[in-house]
Amino acid sequence: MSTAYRSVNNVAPGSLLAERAYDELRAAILENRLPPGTAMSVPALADRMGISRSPVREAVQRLIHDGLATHVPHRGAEVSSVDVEDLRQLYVVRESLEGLAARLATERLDVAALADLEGILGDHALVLAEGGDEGAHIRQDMLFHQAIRNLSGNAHLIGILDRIQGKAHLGLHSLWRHPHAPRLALEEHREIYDAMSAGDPEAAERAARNHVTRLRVRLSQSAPQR
Amino acid sequence: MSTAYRSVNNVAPGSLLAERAYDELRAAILENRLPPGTAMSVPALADRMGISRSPVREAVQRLIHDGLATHVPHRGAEVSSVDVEDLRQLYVVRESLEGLAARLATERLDVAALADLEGILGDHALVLAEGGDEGAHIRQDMLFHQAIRNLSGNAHLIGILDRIQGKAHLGLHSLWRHPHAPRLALEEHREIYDAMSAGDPEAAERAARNHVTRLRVRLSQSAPQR
DNA sequence: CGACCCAAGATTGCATGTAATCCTGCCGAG
DNA sequence: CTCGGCAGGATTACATGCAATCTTGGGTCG
Repeated sequence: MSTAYRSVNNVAPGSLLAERAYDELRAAILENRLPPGTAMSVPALADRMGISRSPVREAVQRLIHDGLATHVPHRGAEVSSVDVEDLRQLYVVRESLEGLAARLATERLDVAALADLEGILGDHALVLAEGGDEGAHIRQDMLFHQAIRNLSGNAHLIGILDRIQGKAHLGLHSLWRHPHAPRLALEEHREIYDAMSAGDPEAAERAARNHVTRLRVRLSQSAPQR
Repeated sequence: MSTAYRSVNNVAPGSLLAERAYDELRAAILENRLPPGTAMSVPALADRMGISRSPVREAVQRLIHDGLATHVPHRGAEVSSVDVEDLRQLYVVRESLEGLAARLATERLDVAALADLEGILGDHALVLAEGGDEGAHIRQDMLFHQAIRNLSGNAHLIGILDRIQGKAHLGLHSLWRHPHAPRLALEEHREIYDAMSAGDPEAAERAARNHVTRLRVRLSQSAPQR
C-alpha cells in the first residue's frame, strides 16, 4: 500500500489523523467501550483504522500521558485499570481544584453564564426524572463541572481539571455504584449553583469542595475494601 | 547515514533517544540556554544531535505539552515566551496545590523527612550567604518545593506540580527580579518548615499558600504593567 | 510431571522517504 | 513606492522499513 493512494487533495487542514485517533480512542475508553485492561496494540489499531502506526503511536502516547492508558513494555498499551487508592488521591487533588474553579468562576460570573448553568441543571434534572442510564448521568455530571471550570478563566486550571475528570471518569464506570449517586450529584450541583448565583465566591468554593469530598467518600464506601 | 552505524549492542535498555533529547532540551530551556522565542526546528535539532527526527519530534511534543514550548504552525516549535498574565494564573493554581501538598506532607511526616527538609534549607542558606547567582537560588527554591510535594504521597499532585513548577521556572528567568526575592523565599520556606515540624497541617497549608501568594504578588510588582 | 529452552510472533524505538502546505524574499506591474 | 504573485526553502504529518528485544506456546530432557 503505497502512500500514493492518498489522492490529489482530499485532506482537510484539520484532518490530523493523530488527533482523530486520539479522540476516537479517548471516547471509546470513556464510554467504556474499551474496558480497563483492554489491550491496545499500535500496529493492530493502525490496521483497524486504516492508517499507519505513526499517528496511532502518537495518540496512544497522549492517552498514556492522560492516565487513560498504561504502557506495558513489549505487550502494547492497555486501557488503565482503576485503582481505588489512585482514584482517591485523584479526588483529593480534584477537591482543591474544583473549589478553586468554583470560586474563580463566581468572581467573574455574568448573567449569560448563570443562564447556561441553569440550563445544564435543568437538563440534568430531566435526565434524572426520565431515569436515564448511568452513562447519561455521568455525562450530565461532567457537563456541569466542565461549565464551571470553563468559567474560571484560568487556562491552566481548565487543562488540569480536564485531565483529572477524564481519569476520574474512567473510574466511575467500574466503581461508582452508590444507589443515589445521580440524585445526590444533582442536589449538590444545585448547592454550588446557588452559592454562585448568590455571588458568594467563598460559599461556592466550599460547596464545590464538599461535593467532591462527598463523591470521594461515596467512592470509598462502594469500593472493595482492598 | 544508514541505521547500520549503530553497532551490535551498545544500546542500554534505558537509552531512549527521545527521553534523552527531552531531558536535554528541557534542561536547556530551564537553564535559559534556550531563551523564550528560540526556534526549535525538529530537522535542525535532529541533525545537531546526530539522531533522526522521530525521537526529536516526540521530545518536542512533550515539551509543548509541558508548556515549555509552543507550536507555531509551519514555522517549527519555539521556546514558550512567558506571558505575565499566564504566569499569574499559573500561580493561582499553584497556590492551591502547594498548600495541599504541604498539608498532606505534614500529615505523613517522619523524622527522616524532616531532616531532609532541614538539609535543604541549610543548603539554601549557604547559597544565600555565599551570594550565589540567580540560577543557584532558583534551584534551591525548586528543591524545597520538590521535596515537599514528594512527601505528599500523592502521585497526581506530584505530577501536576512538577509541570507547573517547570513552566513557572521558565518565567522566573525573565520576570523575577525582586531584589530581595532569594532572601524572602528562604524566610518563607522556613515558615512552612516550622509549621510542618510542629505537626500542624493547617498551618503548613496556610504558610505554603501564603508563600506562593507572595511570589505572585512580587511577580506582578516586578512585571511590566502590560 | 515440572523445569528449561527454543522458535515463532509481536512490539518498540528509531531512521527515513514523501506529498502537501506554508513562509519568505524578490521582482515586476501598476 | 507599493501591491501582488511567484520560485525556493522549510516544516509537517504520515507512511514504512528495520533491527533489537521480549513474550509465548510448545516440545524436550531430567
